Amino acid sequence: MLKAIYGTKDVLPKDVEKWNFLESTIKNIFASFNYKEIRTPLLEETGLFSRSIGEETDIVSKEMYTFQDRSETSITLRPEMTASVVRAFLEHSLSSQSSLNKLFYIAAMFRQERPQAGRFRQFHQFGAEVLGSSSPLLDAEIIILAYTILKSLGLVDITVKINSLGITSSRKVYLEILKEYLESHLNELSEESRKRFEKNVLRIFDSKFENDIQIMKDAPKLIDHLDDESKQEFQVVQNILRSEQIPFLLDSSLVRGLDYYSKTTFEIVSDKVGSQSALCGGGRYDGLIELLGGTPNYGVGFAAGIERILLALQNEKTKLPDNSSLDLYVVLLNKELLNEYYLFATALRKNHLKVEIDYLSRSVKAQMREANKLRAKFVALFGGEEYAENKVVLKNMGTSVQQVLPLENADKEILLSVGS
RNA sequence: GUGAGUAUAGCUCAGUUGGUUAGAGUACCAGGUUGUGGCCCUGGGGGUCAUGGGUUCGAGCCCCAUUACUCACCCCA
Repeated sequence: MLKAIYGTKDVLPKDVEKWNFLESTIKNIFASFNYKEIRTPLLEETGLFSRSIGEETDIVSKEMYTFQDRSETSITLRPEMTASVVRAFLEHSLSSQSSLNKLFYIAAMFRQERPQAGRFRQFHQFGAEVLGSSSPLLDAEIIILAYTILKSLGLVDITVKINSLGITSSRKVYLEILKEYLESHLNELSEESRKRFEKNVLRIFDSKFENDIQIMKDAPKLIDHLDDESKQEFQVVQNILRSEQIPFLLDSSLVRGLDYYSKTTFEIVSDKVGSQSALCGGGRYDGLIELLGGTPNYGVGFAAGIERILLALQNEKTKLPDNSSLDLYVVLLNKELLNEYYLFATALRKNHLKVEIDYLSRSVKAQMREANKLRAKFVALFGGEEYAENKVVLKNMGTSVQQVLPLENADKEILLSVGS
């Protein structure tokens, strides 16, 4: 049997409704914060991602869908959106049209990882990128925005974790201090942590080995080595979050995996999605625009995983709105009146009623059962005795009350009844 | 890339120490007196028991391989 590609999923009609609810909620909230939607191609030149995300990161070194097109250009299906948005920002000189650009997206991403709960090879993210300001107000706004959206989608049990990585130069100094400390404990560290020592020292803070945790307890903390500017701005962010009554935890082990982050980083987690607890992650990336060849400028943003949010909602047993009902089901009593039947229903559809009819020549009972299954508010019984008198029967499926209407103004009567 | 687990109807799953024509629930279809839903009742269709080999008189069940999927590690949304 033909199957969807490993790690990709069909979204069937009953689930599309949930996606639509999510997407419209997300768009409404972005609109209220005055963010503008941006859409970029799924495909980019591979170099865009290797330069921005970082050659050494897992995403670039082992997770990208990369191939050569016919002109032997190396093409990659986007594994994340920030690089593409910044590329579009530079390509179209958006900064010269407006000194601040607040952008959002809802889009598919691709990473060639082993799928598991809350992780897919094609997955969907919504997110925001604000380009053009270093104001910590925006760091806070991004967090508030992400939190507000998740809450509005119905999530209850979520936690905001924040950290500051400082500016690149102060972080470099700190990393040397940390390495110096760890070198004296290198033999006691787990093998995994020793690998991290080479690749990404900060990750050792995430280690699950008891011995590592003990060692890291006494390690110098990034937060104590922040440059003054980062320190002060981080306070501003925290103050705003407090006055907005957004609960958060300081988490010094929060090191966003991509190379381009600086200063504020944050994550929103849920323990309802299996081991992949991050629903949302983001932060500031002030060096990225310059890195991609633009004149130096500021950026801050976040990305959230739609599949993970749906999973969390499902596991929190949140009921999503269900609009799958039907205004009217038209039952055909006399099969010889098929043409008239079809025209009758079509006329009602032109009045923007949600109308369904029988296409399968089924018995009246079967049609009624179908109407019930589709949760039709009303059923019109077309044909039969009433038709001979130019009339049609309208039944209210909630109250079971029936009335007989003249055909010539049946559409108006039905509109009145269904509308009420 | 590493590790563990699972595979029987569209879906969720039973299937005894290996023993006749492989079951249930649900979904689907049809009926339960003329042209009326929900609840209920009756009946029906639907399975190469993932695939290929092996052991055996006999395999859904035991063994091996393959494939697919799931979960976890790494990392991330």
